[in-house]
Amino acid sequence: MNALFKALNDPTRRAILELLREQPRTAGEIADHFQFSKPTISHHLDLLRQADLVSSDKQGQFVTYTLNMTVMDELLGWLLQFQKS
Amino acid sequence: MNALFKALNDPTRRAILELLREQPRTAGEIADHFQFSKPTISHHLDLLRQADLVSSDKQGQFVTYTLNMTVMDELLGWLLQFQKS
DNA sequence: TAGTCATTTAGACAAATATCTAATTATTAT
DNA sequence: ATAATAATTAGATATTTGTCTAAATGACTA
Repeated sequence: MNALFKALNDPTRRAILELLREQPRTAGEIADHFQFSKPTISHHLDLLRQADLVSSDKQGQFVTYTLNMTVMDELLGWLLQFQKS
Repeated sequence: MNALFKALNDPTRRAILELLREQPRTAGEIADHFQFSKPTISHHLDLLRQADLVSSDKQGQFVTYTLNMTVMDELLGWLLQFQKS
């Protein structure tokens, strides 16, 4: 839960998630959407992976990142606990 | 949205929200549930208020904090955008 | 076997964060 | 008035975070 909220607490990382909502992409493709350096984006991707928000798959030199929704469901559950009973 | 995720990115603040889910409480009552100093809790409450997750109401010397769910709905909306269409 | 490309790792640094103690403000009670 | 109580503000400090450049790793290509 900590890693999840930590990962979501950054606008760039949230933008990456929204990018991946459309389709999986390689690290380089993702980096091209932002003005930060590739190592910076790589670091963001690492945090997203630690939170299990994305999964990565290496094919040759390319690493493809895919959105992983299951952990979002956990957040959803946490959230619903606050709904008026 | 930034203030919201920032406020949620701390286990103490999330615990405060869960406390307030039961009922509104004064700053002192909230502080009694944790091992941190009162100024520290006061600061956490300030961040929760900035995110509009709680509202505060001063009655004499006491300040009562109340959970405010409407902004959670915003988070819910953001979350649902990721659900498989 | 070089050379190039995709990505990550390492290390540095400024900015943000969580915490504390001490001081301040505002209110109530003696 | 004075003292006591509730809460916040101020200021300090150690830790975490986001970013960068330079270097390293691993894979393809000529």
